Amino acid sequence: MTAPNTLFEVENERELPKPVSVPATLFADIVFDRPLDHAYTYAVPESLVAKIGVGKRVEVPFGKGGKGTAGFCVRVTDVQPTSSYEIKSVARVLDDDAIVDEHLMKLTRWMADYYLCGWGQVLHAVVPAGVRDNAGTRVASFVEPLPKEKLPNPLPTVTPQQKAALDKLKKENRPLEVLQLARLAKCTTGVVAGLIKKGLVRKFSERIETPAGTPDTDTEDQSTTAPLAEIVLNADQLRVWEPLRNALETGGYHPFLLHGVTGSGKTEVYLRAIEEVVKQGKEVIVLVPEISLTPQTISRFKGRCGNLAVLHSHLTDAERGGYWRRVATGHIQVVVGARSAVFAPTRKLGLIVIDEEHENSFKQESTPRYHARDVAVMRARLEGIPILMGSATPSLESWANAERGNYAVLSMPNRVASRPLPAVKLVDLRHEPKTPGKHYAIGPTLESAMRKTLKEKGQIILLLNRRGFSTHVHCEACGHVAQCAHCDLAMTFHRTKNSLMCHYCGFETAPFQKCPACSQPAMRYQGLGTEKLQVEIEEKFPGNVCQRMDSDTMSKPGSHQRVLDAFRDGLIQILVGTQMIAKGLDFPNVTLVGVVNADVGLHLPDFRSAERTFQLLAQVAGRAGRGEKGGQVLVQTFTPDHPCITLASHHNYGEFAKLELVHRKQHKYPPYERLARLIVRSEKEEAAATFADALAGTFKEAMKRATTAQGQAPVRLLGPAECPVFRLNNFYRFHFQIQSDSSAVLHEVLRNVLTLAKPPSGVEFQVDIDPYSML
DNA sequence: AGCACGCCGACT
DNA sequence: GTCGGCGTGCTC
Repeated sequence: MTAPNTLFEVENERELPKPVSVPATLFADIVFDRPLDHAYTYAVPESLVAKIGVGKRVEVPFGKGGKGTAGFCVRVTDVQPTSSYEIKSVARVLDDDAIVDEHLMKLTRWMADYYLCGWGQVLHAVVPAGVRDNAGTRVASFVEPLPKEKLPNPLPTVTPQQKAALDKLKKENRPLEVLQLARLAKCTTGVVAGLIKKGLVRKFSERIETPAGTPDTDTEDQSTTAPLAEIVLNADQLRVWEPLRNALETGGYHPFLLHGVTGSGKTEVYLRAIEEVVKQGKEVIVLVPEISLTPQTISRFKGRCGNLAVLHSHLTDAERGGYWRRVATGHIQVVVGARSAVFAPTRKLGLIVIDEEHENSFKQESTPRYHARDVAVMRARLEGIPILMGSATPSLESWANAERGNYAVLSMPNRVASRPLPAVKLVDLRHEPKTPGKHYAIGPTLESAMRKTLKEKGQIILLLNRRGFSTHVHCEACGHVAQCAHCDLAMTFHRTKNSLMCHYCGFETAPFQKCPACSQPAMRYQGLGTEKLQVEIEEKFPGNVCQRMDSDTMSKPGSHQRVLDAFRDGLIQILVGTQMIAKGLDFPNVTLVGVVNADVGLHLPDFRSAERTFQLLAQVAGRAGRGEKGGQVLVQTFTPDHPCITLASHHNYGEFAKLELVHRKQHKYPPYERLARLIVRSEKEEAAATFADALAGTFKEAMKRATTAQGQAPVRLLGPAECPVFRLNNFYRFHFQIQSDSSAVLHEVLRNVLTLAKPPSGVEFQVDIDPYSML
């Protein structure tokens, strides 16, 4: 009899759309960590009216099964939603206090709109896991003595042990944990339980922090560092300090681009600004690239700026949660950290500082694909505060913003103590004499400069932006190239690990003696990485200590510090490394910087490759000549006439920016036009290709529907095309580039595409606004 | 994203 | 004739 019954119910439902029948006076809008574009309204039951609130997490029934799902409350209203659907009720409120305040609410909302993902996804990414699951805290049971008037009458009799415990508790004159009291009174918890039962003490529960959730907050006393007055600003620093101080005094949104050459003392300017803001009783967020979070940098902040939180990548969830709570409760004045520190839950934010503003690591490469610099600028706008972005080689985006008058430029063209920028000499590798039968990475010119430096007791930094030993492994018999099993990429041989590695997906395999394709023992290991360079140096400069610094040797916490300390102490003469050594290092005894191959990365299929090369060269050159001994830079290159190399050798940022901007304008690339990238990927090549082709049609439709603009700013669509790395992690990938000079139009078109296109199963697509990686 | 509902192939 | 494939569409 099930069939007629089912039929009847279905009929019934169709005729009578379910009325809203939840007797509620309060409603809450909830967003989830899912790619959904709107919030869902729930009724707040009477019992939760006092607990609900914007910025708290809740558990609600969601989806077909009505499964309990965690979400963020983003709005509370007493207006009954005018809808025909059934309204479910909030099951639980998960937080006692809002974990996201009004400012962060607005900021994350903007991010969801701008980066085209769910608000709930943004909130999920912004709040650290340790905060969500209350890591580093626990609920503890406390007992406290009751005041006389609350004691039972007549007083119950107590056992001697109970009497002792009660006396102990009274003596402490503060709530004690049940276990604590038992330990102090040398009794069991049963004794305490007896006291509770007899009504002589009050028991209550409270969430407290465990030691794991109590990170250091570096309350170093101020006397350890030089008092403010002793640090005298030079002329450049004073000049930029003036407008900065004005802005800090008056408050309000003031974006500054601090363009100071390497060694011009930008950090001192940051510190001044930070001190000023802390003095006003406000807080500061300092964003630095992950790799710059060195103890060297950190120690400069310590003692100068109140309670400091350093958010580095090796923190546990509990420590991260501890910092979040401390920031939120106003116990920390300065937060230093990478990308995600831009979301620090400060109470009265007074300033945001971004060091190395041009760094690509500020861009997050997973949803939400935000750029911390851009988010920071938006946060500064929303909160009406100054923001200070510093770099020796500003991003062209920021430079263009400065030229348009959106940012005020603060310029520091000179190094401190009138030290000159180091002389940069280009070594043309095409004309460099070769050692017969040998492939040396270090040519005669660089080699003799290194010998001279070592003789004069100077130290050397060598940059090679490639990890591993051999970057290319192929068979001489049949030409087979060792490729990653999951990507279209050549494997790099790592000698220390004795394995072949894919630098993109992490795939690792044993090196082979015989060619896997033709079985001939003819595998050739070619191409230069930092490991091989280190071997060459040890061979050429015996008796000197050469240390390699790249992500292979620096993975353990503290390894960074150890190497840099040893380098400072002169225990290491030659430091070899990837871009990791290019930034921020300040060693006065480094008199020679060598760039082994400036052309690495210059010819990548990416419109930013010239900018990146210029930045890297300019930054690494800045490591030389920071002391009284001066310094020089040698740059080995096959393309000494390429403008980005020539201009970097002349420390000429202005000219480079001018030239590159012309190029960007011609090709309609950022910062002149807005760029988005859409990636279609599938493990089935055919499926990806088919859907990518179909998407081209969807785009046309989406553009037709876009109505935003005054006179319709054009949107250009490039693609579909195979991504430069076609197969990555077993996914075949196609991409589109979408350009427009109107961000609004670009966004509307993409939003339309997102609603119109539904990828078949096994195919997914991702939208990347303002992409940084084009591979 | 998950998850349920729904309509077509190889098994008890 | 049923179990289960994953295509489709919705979630307050």
